[in-house]
Amino acid sequence: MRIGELAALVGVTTRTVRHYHHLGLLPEPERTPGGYRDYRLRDAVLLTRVRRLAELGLSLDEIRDVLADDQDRDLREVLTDLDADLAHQQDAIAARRARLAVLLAEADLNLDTTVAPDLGDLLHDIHPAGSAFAALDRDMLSLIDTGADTAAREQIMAMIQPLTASDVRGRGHALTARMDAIAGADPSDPRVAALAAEFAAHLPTEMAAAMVASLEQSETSHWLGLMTSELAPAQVKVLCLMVTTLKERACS
Amino acid sequence: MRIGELAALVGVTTRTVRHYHHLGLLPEPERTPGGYRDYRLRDAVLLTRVRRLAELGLSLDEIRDVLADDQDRDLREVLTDLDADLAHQQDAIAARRARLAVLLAEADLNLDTTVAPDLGDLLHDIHPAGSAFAALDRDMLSLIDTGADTAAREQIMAMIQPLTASDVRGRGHALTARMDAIAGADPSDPRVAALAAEFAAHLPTEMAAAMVASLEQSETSHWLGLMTSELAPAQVKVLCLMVTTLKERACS
DNA sequence: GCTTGACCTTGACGTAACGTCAACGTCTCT
DNA sequence: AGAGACGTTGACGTTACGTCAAGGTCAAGC
Repeated sequence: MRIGELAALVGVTTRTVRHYHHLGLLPEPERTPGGYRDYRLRDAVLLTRVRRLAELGLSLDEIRDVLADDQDRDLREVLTDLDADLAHQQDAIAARRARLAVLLAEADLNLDTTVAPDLGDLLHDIHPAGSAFAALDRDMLSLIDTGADTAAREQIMAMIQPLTASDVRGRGHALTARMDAIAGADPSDPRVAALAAEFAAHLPTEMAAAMVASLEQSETSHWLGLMTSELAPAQVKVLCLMVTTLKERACS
Repeated sequence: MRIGELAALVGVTTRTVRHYHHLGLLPEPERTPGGYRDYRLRDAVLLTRVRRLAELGLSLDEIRDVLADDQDRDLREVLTDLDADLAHQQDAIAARRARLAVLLAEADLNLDTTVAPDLGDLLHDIHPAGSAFAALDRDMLSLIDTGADTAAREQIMAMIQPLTASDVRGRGHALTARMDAIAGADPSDPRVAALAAEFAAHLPTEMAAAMVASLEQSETSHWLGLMTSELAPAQVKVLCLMVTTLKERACS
């Protein structure tokens, strides 16, 4: 038998056969005077054996090990491990399909909906379109939504919950617009202090308390640092002043 | 943000980030005077987006396509395809686990048990241990068992079924031994004709008929060629003479 | 004897998604 | 000023083969 015949018999390509020779999974047969590999029936059996293990999902290295020490014990062990691995893969695929199903069920597959649906709606309502500050806020929440652990995420969600009140939403548009406006201003600009005061005044009470509390946590400062690094100095100052006001209010 | 910070934030390695830059999945950010990449929050969002798609199982090429034309329609299509693909993978894994379960349930995991259990037992009974002819027979059946289509396999199984009769088994040992013995003999050796006659005589009637019938089929000659190429000339002649006898018997 | 075509040979590069050096520059801290 | 942490580009390693490239072998037909 020549290599093409063997390959066809077992159902692989000639390249595969040569590859197995190269890896030592299959012994090199005798050669014809012309230099062709000359296979016997036995080689077909050996090749079939390798393929059976490969199709079960063993790597070629594992197959070589198994065939090398030919231990019944070892094989059982490997196959048991393999079964566990396959079970994990099944779970992983099931999870992926579940997430896919959620995505496909949603009407809008817009990629910008990286943030949870309710959160997205909220942001849309609070911030006017085309606002740089709104975009930053959306990015922040988007990242927290996927990057933070579950506990932190829920904490944040709870914190901004009060913003869903309809009367807050209307004021949000105006404040966001003013935040954008002072981006290029000097931190000493009188509008800075004024805006900070308004933010503090209009922030729902529960939310203000939650914010002050969260400032104690180290993880919060991490996210905060991320945010302030993207804001103009005047905008940072607005937030600082607002936080100071909130803290004072909390102490009293 | 520098690259390590970004990577930690999103939960990937710096190598992954650079890889995505290389593939054009993520825009290269501004550089610091020192040559470091300087990321903004927006980059983290973009990277997260890529990772989400990647974790769903899309290839990076597909992700680039999806992000490029940013079509809602296209994404839905891709994800639907992906879901179908994942379903296939699930089926494939389930099938592998099923085969694994069968293997693990069997007491002996001996790799030489490549042939179906009942078939293996049969061979063991018919042929004495250490026989070259027996080994060849075993290899042949092993290959047919895995390589032939279901119809052909069942046909062969049905054909050799009569061999399971206990009185045939005893004679099988003797005949196999004599087949081994004439391996080096000349085709004109008187033992050749004698052995052929005995084979023909002792072959169960139904099996003889089935063999003659199967000789008409083209696929049979293929397997037959494989077998005769491994036998000594004298052994081939035994089989030829036997077949001739069987054919004559069938005609009469 | 010569070509043709099917098959074979070895060697080497390509794939997907990064991991892992190597060799070297930058930043921060002491 | 040196150390250590981090960054830069470049290039090779991984898996299980696919796919040329450049050429040798063999049987068949002219």
